Amino acid sequence: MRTINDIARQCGVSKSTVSRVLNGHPYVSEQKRQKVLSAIEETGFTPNNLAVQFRKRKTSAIGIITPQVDHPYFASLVQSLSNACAAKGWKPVIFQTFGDKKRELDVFAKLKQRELDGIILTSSALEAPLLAHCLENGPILICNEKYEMDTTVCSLDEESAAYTLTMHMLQTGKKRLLFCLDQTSPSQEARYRGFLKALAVKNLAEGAKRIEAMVTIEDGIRLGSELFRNNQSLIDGIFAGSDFVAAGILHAAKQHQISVPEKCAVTGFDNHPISRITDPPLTTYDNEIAAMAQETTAQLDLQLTGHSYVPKHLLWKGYLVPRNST
Amino acid sequence: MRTINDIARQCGVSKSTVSRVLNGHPYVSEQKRQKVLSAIEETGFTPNNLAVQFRKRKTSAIGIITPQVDHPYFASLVQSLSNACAAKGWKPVIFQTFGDKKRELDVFAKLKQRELDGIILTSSALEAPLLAHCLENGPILICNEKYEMDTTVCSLDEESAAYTLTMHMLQTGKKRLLFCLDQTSPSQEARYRGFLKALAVKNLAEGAKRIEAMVTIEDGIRLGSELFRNNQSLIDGIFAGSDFVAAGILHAAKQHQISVPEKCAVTGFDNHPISRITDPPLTTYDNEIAAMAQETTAQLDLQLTGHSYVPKHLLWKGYLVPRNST
DNA sequence: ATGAAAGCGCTAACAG
DNA sequence: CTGTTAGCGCTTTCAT
Repeated sequence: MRTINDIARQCGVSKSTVSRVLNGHPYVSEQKRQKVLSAIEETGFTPNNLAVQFRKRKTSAIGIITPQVDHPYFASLVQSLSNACAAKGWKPVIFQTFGDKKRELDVFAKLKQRELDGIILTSSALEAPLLAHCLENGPILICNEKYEMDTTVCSLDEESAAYTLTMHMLQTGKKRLLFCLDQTSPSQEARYRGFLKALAVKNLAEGAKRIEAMVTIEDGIRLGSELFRNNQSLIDGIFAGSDFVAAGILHAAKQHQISVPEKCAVTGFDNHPISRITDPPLTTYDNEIAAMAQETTAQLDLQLTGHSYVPKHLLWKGYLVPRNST
Repeated sequence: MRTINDIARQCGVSKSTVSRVLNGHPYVSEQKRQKVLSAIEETGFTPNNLAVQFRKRKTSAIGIITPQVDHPYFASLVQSLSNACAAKGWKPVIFQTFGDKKRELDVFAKLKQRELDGIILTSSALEAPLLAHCLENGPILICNEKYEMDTTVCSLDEESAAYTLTMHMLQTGKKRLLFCLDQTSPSQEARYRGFLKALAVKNLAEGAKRIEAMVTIEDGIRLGSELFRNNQSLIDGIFAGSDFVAAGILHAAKQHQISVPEKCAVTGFDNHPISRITDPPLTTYDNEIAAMAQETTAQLDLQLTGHSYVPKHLLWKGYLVPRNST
């Protein structure tokens, strides 16, 4: 493999000079610069990035941690984040943890060792104190999940979103609502708080039911089948937590000839395209994921360039998308 | 930051010894090994990976190149591939190109510079000769797309899959079929060949129609609306190319009161969960993505460990999932 | 079994 | 403007 030395020799200059032109330094005579440039061109030389990174202690790589990529919400979030990073000239590197603590810690370790210049965490499997401790490894911002940490956290106002959706169902006269979470997490709990808050307004907080681990279409089908089996479910409204789960529920409803929304209303979350084509079309909630992703990288940029950075807790409000499932 | 020197000094040994225990070498006295180990433990020392990688010219990182992650098919493929890599003890690093040549070339450059030990390419934006040239950078295997290259390529037998699906439609008496591709690529063309082959058997190859750039639910809705607008479409069967596109078409069909499959049959591709809940449920094709992903990494392993490696062209056959849309 | 020494390829003072 | 020098943190001969 060709090195900086080779082309230095070839051009009759020192390797510092080559390094200088490589790094766009001033103070290199135009003549030598051209000579070096053409030698590089001619030989097809590429600097050894591993050496450069090692030397500079810097990679411009940003890690994006996500539970998994094959999940409609995280896929779109990760994509927005990647694009925002690329736009800043960083290299986004996606890491999937599958909820595994060790994998997550491995990524944080990379930050400590400067394999990564920063990390954007969309969701963590670690318990709060441990995560708080990891934050000391370097710039770790949180995008999506709402952790109470001493770092910048950008998240959706899930409480308000859930309140809005729930209130919307309640106003159509529904009284016995079921709330689905995918997994327990601060955001999901915030959502649940919003749900309860709406119920409380109508004095219905007593009857609140919740069910966890609902994430896929299949989960929705399963839940719906169980609920609607005897056509005498006590539930008359379901807060599904994701459009996919809601789509599964709607499917089960149709199979069991439960009319939606008359007999049972259903709301989704995320405003994924699937919500347009369910029968009936799904009432859902649209969040400004792209805006949140962009702001997260903007904040990371501030932190990386180091001027006067202070952690912020930012919240995004989305909007209700009313359709015919309510 | 702590280095290997620090703990060498602390233990009163040379840094070579520390390096040896770090790398699990033999020939280190049990006594010193323990001493070093406990010093590492105590100080929380982690070797600087950038330095290690630089020195060893090896990162154990495998790049996975994909057009984008927010796409049901690629998301699931990437996930399978990631898992398979992780199972081998490698670090899967996902790169999205968004069909951009430069981004793709950037990743190949990382291979040349040993930032990556290998690459798994799911789809390329480069023209064949250029891609062929890139293959010389190091181990680049192809998983999914069917390029005629001098490297291992694992792909689905799209031609046979399309033939099966098409034949299936034809056997129900359909005659005027429309074929949708997402983008032109060898695999997609192979699919189209299978489609034509089936038509030819029935002497219907003349009337074959194809349309490109169909990838999302929305694309499907748009296409369906156009086709069904006057309720007098000449098309009586649609080969949709993906379950999402098919779902959009089915939605449009219902809106325009076109009965499926009577008036127009529709087939999907991928057997994504969404295919279960469309109305009617979607006839689709299930491919063994996970198996293909696993074999790809197994082949990469062979190549990386270097014993007697020869490029192979492997093909996976899936199976028809007949449902009520045909 | 272990230490000394020689780099990996590159950058960054420092001294002209 | 440019070359010399001194490493970055680690691995790996090569002696011992």
